[in-house]
Amino acid sequence: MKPDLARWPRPSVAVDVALLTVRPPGELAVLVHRRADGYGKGKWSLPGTFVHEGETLQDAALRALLAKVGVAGERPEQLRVFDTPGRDDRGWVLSVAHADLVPYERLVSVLSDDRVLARIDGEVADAGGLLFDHDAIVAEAVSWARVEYSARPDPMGLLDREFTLLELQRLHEAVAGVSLPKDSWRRFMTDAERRWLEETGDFQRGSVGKPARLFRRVAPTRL
Amino acid sequence: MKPDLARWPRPSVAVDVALLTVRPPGELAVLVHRRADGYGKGKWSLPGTFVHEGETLQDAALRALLAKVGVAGERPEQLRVFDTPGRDDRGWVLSVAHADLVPYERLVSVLSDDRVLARIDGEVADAGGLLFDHDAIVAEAVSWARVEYSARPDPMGLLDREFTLLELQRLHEAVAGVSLPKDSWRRFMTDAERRWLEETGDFQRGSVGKPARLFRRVAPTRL
DNA sequence: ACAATAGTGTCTATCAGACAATATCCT
DNA sequence: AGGATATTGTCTGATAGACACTATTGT
Repeated sequence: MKPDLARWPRPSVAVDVALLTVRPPGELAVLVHRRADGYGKGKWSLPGTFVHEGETLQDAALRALLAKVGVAGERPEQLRVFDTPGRDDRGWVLSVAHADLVPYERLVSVLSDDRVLARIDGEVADAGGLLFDHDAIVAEAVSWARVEYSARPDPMGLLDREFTLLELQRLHEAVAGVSLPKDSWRRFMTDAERRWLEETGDFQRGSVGKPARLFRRVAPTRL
Repeated sequence: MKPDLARWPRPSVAVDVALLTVRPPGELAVLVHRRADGYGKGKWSLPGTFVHEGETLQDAALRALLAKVGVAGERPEQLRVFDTPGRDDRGWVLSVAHADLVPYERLVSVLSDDRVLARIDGEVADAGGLLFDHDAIVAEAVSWARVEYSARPDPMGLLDREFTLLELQRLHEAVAGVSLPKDSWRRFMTDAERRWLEETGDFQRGSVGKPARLFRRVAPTRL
């Protein structure tokens, strides 16, 4: 005996994704797009979509990334539900916010007049902010990334290849938005007990000064 | 021109609340109820309900607490959305999990044969676990409470009256599930820089041994 | 006086930050 | 050699945990 759930009013449930990246020479940015059609046409917003039946929230987030900004192969994480009444004046719409942080190179090819990276320094919005409550979602996504990056080296795997400690430090500084003390930060990251990094044995070539050791990650990029 | 959101299939959205408490002499427990009617009748579950239109998730959580377990005046916090396909075999149902931690005294009066506190020590379930994925929700609620209580004194305000440091420590030990070092824990909590606690000037009366100072919280109970 | 609990002093190990010395490359 | 960058050594201050000592009550 299954009660008929459909008799009760149900909300529309959207997912919205704050896809962050670190753009050279080291600034945090978020991918936004100008809405091509439907509601809010012409306005800037995060990629998002309504959740379909039989689909997980993460699947919906992936579908939104592919359809709205042409990005594939990411793994967005759920932040929380945004449910302020009136956040979407089409009606009763909840948004499950997601975030991910991905290599800049993977986004370059999708950029266009309608798909741009917006710098984040205190405020996201270049011109008047994003649609709905997307500015708040971006702010939470940045907090999320900063917490992740304060605990271990490059948990989102932005550095796939081998890297020097300076490169890793610059990445962490870009995410954190502050500079980090060279020596103690380095000792923290390379502490032998933690087994986060291992030396490849090779050195960076062709640079001025003493060549830097190359490292690779040992710890998994996610939990 | 508002598109008709109702044309698309929409999920049912529920809220479920893991209402935690610390029961004398100091064990963490969660309030569960036996479902009186409808789906899952007779089974144990967390208090929950479907979200109504025009209502925030928090309001829905409060309504569920009142209707299902007769508890009022709490302030549940959102954990995350549980969306595993098939988690509810009535159909397409998302659950926004919430958690709160409240004084035991406020729950005593609502307890009955069908509303009980289930101890938490590794596993919640006394008899075969809770309905749906509610065991997982309880686990996340416990993690949430432990994170909150590791950072500052009694953030949920379980000790409203004045208290001794030993009482505060026992509370934190109950939440954490481990014992805490008396001296260093005390120094951490009473550190003058942090201004978390202040002495009332009074002392505990009528106990054996040296009377303990009484403290009250200075820091706000939540963010 | 004695039992019992509260509160403090002190030692040690660890760690972050600051600072500076040393190492090793390139031109 | 001289400039530039990497890497390591060392000092200091803060802090947690361990341990033990002192303080203050009730009986």
